[in-house]
Amino acid sequence: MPLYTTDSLKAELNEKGWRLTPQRETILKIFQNLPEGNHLSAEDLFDLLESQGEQISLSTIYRTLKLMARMGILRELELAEGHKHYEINQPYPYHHHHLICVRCNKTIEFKSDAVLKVGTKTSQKEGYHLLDCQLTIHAVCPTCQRSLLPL
Amino acid sequence: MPLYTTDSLKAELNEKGWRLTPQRETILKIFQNLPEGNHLSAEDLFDLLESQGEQISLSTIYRTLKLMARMGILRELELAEGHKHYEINQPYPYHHHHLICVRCNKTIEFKSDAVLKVGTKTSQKEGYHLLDCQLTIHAVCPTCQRSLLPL
DNA sequence: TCAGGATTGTGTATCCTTCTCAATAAAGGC
DNA sequence: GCCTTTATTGAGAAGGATACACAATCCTGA
Ligand SMILES: [Mn+2]
Ligand SMILES: [Mn+2]
Ligand SMILES: [Zn+2]
Ligand SMILES: [Zn+2]
Repeated sequence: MPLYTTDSLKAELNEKGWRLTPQRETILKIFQNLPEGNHLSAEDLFDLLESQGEQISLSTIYRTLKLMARMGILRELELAEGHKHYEINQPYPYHHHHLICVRCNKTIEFKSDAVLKVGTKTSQKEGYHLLDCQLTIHAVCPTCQRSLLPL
Repeated sequence: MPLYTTDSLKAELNEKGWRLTPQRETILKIFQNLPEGNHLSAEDLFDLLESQGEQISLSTIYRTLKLMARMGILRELELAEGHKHYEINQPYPYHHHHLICVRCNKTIEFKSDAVLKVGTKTSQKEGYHLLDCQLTIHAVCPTCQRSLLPL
């Protein structure tokens, strides 16, 4: 999971016969400059771009998010029901995991060298090329434990 | 993450003013008897029940899967694009994780006391009530690394 | 500069999941 | 057991995130 620059992104795309487009470059930059702890859905990204004057179609956004996740540049997260969230995939020691309340979706990030090591070794042992390794803890936060709401 | 019986399921449901129905009991038994390594989607479960002469509506299946996941009885897994898979949520030492090829969805299960410990301690430390803790490794399997297919 | 082919944008299609609501049937008190 | 309350079910319709089709665009390498 290297850190990507415009150049290294172009290089990796071209190597496979693909192309670096302004849209892809823009989207990469958005995620690179996103403060840690922020996670964007496709719509979030669309709105964020619009608010910055950039205009990228939803189709392209969906295609780019999936492409970059498949390349290991972005991580695809299941932080809420019904839609995915994305964040930049950072290497050690910035790599982190998520503790999620299944009721209110409050999310806490935490790091663990031990878990990253397990992920690295397991994929290595099986001959898999590692893209992303994420520990997801589903739980009920203190606030929601007290609430009497159903489910 | 205790092991559930019909009685303990009924007790936990009733405690919250909910009810044990034949449908819920049937679905729990399906997952309890599912061989390790098997994961069912909603449709899989619907078809499996039908093949056994049982008839439970898709609506009820979706509701029950979500309910049991929220209770910590089932684990909700993202093993493929577009739909979720479920399996029984087993405690130590049966608890396990998944290594998934993002190209062909081939899945390998593996165990890790270290990861389970991180999950337990992290949720404890934050005061969260733990439901499920799963390390998901996204990677490319040896076969798909060799293939020249796009993406 | 140019040709070839990957990529984009728009509109449309797909399909997993949730919703609505009348009918049914658990739970608990008697 | 019987009854009341109300959670749950089933059938169909609706919703909504994501994928698709295709003509127009524009990267890339020669
Ligand atoms: Mn994060
Ligand atoms: Mn499994
Ligand atoms: Zn919460
Ligand atoms: Zn594969």
